[in-house]
Amino acid sequence: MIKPRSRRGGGRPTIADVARKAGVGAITVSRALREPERVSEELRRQIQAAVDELGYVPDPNARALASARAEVFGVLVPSLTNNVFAEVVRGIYDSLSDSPFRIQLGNTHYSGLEEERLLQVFAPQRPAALIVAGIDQTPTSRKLLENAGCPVVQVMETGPDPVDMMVGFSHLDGGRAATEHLIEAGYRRIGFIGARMDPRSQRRLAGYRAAMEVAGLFDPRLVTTTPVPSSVSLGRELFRDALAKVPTLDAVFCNNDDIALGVLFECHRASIDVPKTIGIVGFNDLDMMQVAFPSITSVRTHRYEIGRRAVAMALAAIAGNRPEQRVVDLGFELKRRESSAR
Amino acid sequence: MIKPRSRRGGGRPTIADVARKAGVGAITVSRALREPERVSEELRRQIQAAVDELGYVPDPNARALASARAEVFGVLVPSLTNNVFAEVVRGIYDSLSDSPFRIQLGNTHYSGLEEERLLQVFAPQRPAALIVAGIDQTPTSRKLLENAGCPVVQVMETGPDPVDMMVGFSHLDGGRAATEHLIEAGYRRIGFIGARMDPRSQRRLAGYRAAMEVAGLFDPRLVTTTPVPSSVSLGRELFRDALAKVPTLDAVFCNNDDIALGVLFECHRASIDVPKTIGIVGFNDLDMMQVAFPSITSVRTHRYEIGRRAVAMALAAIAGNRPEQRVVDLGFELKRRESSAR
DNA sequence: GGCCAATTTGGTAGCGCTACCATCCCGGTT
DNA sequence: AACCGGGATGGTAGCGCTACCAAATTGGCC
Repeated sequence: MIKPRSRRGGGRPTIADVARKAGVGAITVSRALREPERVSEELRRQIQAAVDELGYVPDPNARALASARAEVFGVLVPSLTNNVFAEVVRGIYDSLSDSPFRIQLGNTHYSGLEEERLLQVFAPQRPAALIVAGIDQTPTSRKLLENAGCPVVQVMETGPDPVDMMVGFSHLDGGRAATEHLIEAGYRRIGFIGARMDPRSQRRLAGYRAAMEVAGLFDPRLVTTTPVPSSVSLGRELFRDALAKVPTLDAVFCNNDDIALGVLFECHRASIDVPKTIGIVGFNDLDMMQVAFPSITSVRTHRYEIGRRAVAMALAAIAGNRPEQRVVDLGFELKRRESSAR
Repeated sequence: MIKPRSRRGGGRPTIADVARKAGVGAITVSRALREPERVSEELRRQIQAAVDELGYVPDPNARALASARAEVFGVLVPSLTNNVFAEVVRGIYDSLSDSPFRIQLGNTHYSGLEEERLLQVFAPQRPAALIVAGIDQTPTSRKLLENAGCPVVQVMETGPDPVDMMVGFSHLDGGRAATEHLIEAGYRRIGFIGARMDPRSQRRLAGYRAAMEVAGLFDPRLVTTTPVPSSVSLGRELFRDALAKVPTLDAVFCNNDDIALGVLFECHRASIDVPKTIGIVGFNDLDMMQVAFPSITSVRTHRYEIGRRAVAMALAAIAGNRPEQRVVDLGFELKRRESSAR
């Protein structure tokens, strides 16, 4: 006689228990749960009753193994604490909370190699979809994404050559718009201050440079950057460096809002008038930008919406109707405020 | 003749392929990967060679099914965008990045019911450990945690009755320390401004109240709270409300740093002198607090360290040596700065 | 030299679920 | 009345891995 295995801890009910109780075959229970329309009204009710009574919950691991596909979205972002990505992730979570899909979140720490490593960890799980930040994957990562056999959405940026789908906006255009705004406002010695300088920051810088060159105002000494991770305190330091380098500086376009806030605080501390003596423009438009005194002009980006849209596109692709528009540009919005109103 | 099934997409190599190539049994490969010390040096090398050559990666789903235990940490936090929890989560991710454990992150949106729901989704995965924020689980959630059959760490707070383990600090003491500091600095009409008012905020408020009562300064009209989610702009509004209610207000202890920043900006805008006319103390000590002008006094909390410690404790428990100290208080540190130096 | 314990290796039998195919039943045709 | 097609249901055979136990090998000791 074979004694029942009791390896499993709490002895949770299995699909066989439900089938027995409902007086049907196990496969019918499986179908009733996944494709209810293929099971008769009556059996469906019986099965549901058995499920409720036993408190049956399908084992996602067994499901994944048998169907060679896990109900998991793999999500890769460069940072968990950067508010920008936190918002994207929040959008993804909110969009997926009512679905059967779980989320596997990975933190690449802005490293292409780490991204590769994580992709190698994610792939064996056969995720239902992959969402990755940025468009600058290493060749290896790109190959992993192409061979993942599931919908892939690159988020935060748009570009010419999607692995599969894209949702984002043009950082170059954003940087250009911010700079043009400062030029129009009458500033001339406009600096660029940037920390971290990941690919997106690089493109904002390129937008800045393009605008400055068109206006005949570009001067390499106006650019102050560092690979060090961004923070408010770093913004303050970089601004002091920039000012020491170019005392005639009359405005700064900052890489992001943290840097901009650091600049603002340093101006307060040094009694520099904003926007008269120094104009400030940030990037991303965090909530605090409109509250700051003076309020800070910033390029509003639609992070939460990017997350939601990415999920919507992936879900559509999973359901078989791939969106006709594979690259979605959600744009940005320049919020003009006191800090750049000369 | 049985034709080979080809359900699986890319036909990734399985443990059987590795075993065949290395000329050993499948189970030996499994052991070589999980408990190398139990396999002879020679076979280990052969197996490793086969693994490398084939690019074999174990299927986590099959593994979880066979061993009735997934290499997953379930993590539940009330918010993904609140910097405080983002830091905890970052600590967790960093501590787990070199381990085989994956992370299943859930966002409870500060809702006990949502926490229950997520726990019900997590439990069937048989996670290796669970990390949950806070100590105020619903009875149902508590039961789910107790029956999870894995180490459980409650983080962010300490309390008398851990489900299993705890890492955090006393929000009540933090609130008290902040308030006592303001009293010592000479402030008398000290307000409390709080948004969201989750259980941790409630306890900070209790600490505030205790300190005020001891000093004979408590007045319910000094307390301004709202269940609305916290933000810098909300801080500004609440401060205006508080000031309208109590024009003689001479200091505020804020629920968190976002609120404190909103207060500071409103003071700038209304030309209220900080710290002469109004003293400000925040909570958490975000990076920007020391950069703000004037710099803002805040209660520094060790969020990142909480995440790391929680993982360390869970890992130890998984390895069989449960820490002797089940409740770890990481404390806090009052950072005295310009905003409260009368 | 023989015996026993410890160590190393392997075979078998599932873990809980679903893909694939077979079966059954029904009403509509010829 | 025999036949057929289509929808509902079920049986079988794994998915890739590991727990359990058995077998083989080694080494130490009397």
